[in-house]
Amino acid sequence: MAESKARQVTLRSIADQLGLHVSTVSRVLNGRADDGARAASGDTATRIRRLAQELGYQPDPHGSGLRTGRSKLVGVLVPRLSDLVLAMIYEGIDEAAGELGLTTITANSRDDDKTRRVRTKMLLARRVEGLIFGDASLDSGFLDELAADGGKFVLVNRRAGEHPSVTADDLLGGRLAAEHLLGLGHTDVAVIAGEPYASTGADRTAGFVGLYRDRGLPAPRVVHSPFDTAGGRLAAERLLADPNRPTAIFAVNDFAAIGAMGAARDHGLTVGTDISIMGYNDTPLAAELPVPLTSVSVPMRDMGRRALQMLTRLLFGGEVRSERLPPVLAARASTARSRPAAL
Amino acid sequence: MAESKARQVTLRSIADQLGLHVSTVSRVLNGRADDGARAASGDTATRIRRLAQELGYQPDPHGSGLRTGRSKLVGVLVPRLSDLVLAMIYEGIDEAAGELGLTTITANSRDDDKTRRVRTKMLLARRVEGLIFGDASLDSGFLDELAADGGKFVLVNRRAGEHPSVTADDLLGGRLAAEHLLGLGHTDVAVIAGEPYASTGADRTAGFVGLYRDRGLPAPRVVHSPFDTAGGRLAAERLLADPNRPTAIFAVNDFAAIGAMGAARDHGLTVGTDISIMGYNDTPLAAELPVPLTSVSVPMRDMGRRALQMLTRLLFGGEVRSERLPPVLAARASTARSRPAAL
DNA sequence: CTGAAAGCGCTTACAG
DNA sequence: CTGAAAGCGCTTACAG
Repeated sequence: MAESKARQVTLRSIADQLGLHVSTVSRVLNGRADDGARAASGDTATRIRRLAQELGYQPDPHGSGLRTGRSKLVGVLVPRLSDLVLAMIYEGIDEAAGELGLTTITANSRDDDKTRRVRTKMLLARRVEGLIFGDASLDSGFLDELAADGGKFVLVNRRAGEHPSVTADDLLGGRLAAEHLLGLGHTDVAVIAGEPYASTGADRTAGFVGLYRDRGLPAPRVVHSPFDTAGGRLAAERLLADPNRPTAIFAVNDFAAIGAMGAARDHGLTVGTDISIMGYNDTPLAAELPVPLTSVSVPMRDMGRRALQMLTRLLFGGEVRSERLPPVLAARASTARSRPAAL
Repeated sequence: MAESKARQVTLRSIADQLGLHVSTVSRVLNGRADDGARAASGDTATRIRRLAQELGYQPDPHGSGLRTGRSKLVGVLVPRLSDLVLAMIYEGIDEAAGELGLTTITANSRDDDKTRRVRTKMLLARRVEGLIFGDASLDSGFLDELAADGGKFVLVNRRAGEHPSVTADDLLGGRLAAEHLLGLGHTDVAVIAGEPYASTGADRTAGFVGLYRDRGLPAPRVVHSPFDTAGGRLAAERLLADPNRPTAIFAVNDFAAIGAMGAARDHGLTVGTDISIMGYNDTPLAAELPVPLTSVSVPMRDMGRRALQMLTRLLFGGEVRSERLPPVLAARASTARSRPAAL
């Protein structure tokens, strides 16, 4: 781009200037700096490297890709990049990819199966070497097909079937949330559970509900919703309209929790006093909200990094085992004891 | 990936199966469906297209890219994708790119000049045909150099120098904000202005301050800060520590405004009653916050779309002129009349 | 230690 | 209407 076609620096242009053969130049430039001896005499190697550096030679990926069959491209499918959680995971993926000389291409599926298939096909047409899915659905039909076709991929954030994945331990995270609210004396609680097709929401909810059941307490109410603020607000409206409303709400996502905070306020309730609300993921916003939000912290960037590393192991024919990273509770002002002293 | 190398469908494999020459197959598959007549007999063309469809032929971009010199790749540099504003702009860019058969590659610069240069170099090494910068600095040294080297690019969200850009009219947006607060009777106001190197913050601030000056009012206080929640909170702390604190704060970014809301609460102030706070960009969160945030709405996705379209015009040698999209005020509960009746 | 050849998949004048 | 050739930039056995 910065160079017109005619001026592009190629192995040939370097070879010609040095009176060498392009294969020699290729060997030197591809060999690692230390074992250059294998490729050419020390002197020749030095001259080649110096000129390549001087001219700013960058190998044309079309040429090498065509020849080697390796694109050094990785495809990343997410529900939407404007979901902060996925954006942070993607940053982790891209960071780790860059360190390994890989480039990522991303696409949004909007959690729609048709879109997911079309976008995946586009990524494959680009000859990505492998894929990372951040939008897995518990109904894993598409992934099963892809795996059967020999597709190489790993999942991140959400698990599905037996496909290799890097997730947080959402079951544990749900239990941590339940322990926290129970510790504050909340026995009448509700869960804003997200979309039923996502393992994240399902597992967090199962962990949460499971602990209440284990303690012989009444089962928390569970209501589903989109993973965003508007969805959380609507779900909370339903819960708060009930005269017998819960004293605490666990939303499986910080943004849904923020929506729930808004609904609480509309009902004249002060969050952290009249009602406890907690979220999940501990996005950077949570700690900085006017009423700091209790949440469950998940290593999003690290999940992304690990997913990329797992994919490369898979591509090199190695064995991979799914990873579950531990979540950590982050208690803040939005949750407090169930019955204030004043009552 | 889904196919082992041996099984890859190529022009050759199609040609062989049909007893045709690969050039014939190429001509047919590249010609538009209607003028296939140019490429082969109707019958031949049909047989080729049918088989290609059946085998799921996807042209190898390494082959075509090498031959044509076109990668159909566009590079997008942003400060960080985990900034919702940039994520939404990027979604617009990617959407428009997909419609034109282009693929985007993105990278974070973190507003750091060194990183910006390194990442741009990587994108160029990937042979992107053009670049979109969402991280332009008012000190446009890097962009000037790139343009001098013949680099093809457009800017989005932030302008710099005379480089072609798609931005919102931030000067006007700043004036809209000032008119709104003035209309509510606020004469003692402050601006949380973001980073000084970004035209967005600078122009919004200039528009805002300009209107107050035009009306002969005392100049608003201006304090700089990062574009995130923590930055907004710190900046607001400084403003509110002053016993002579402003009655309204204009933050040039919604996330900074949310941070300011938190600081206000820490000072025992109720937002929308004791103090007015407004943001900018009207991110999806703004309307759903516990105290809905007054903001200035900017067509983020559309900016992205237009930037991509402008870039393609540039690449095809057309003339391009910078675009300024109009912002719209979105008034909500976080801003109210300066002196409540109660005082 | 270096060169020469082959070929990855594609497109595009050119010929017939 | 279709074929044949050339060549984009690269890598990799093979030869000497």
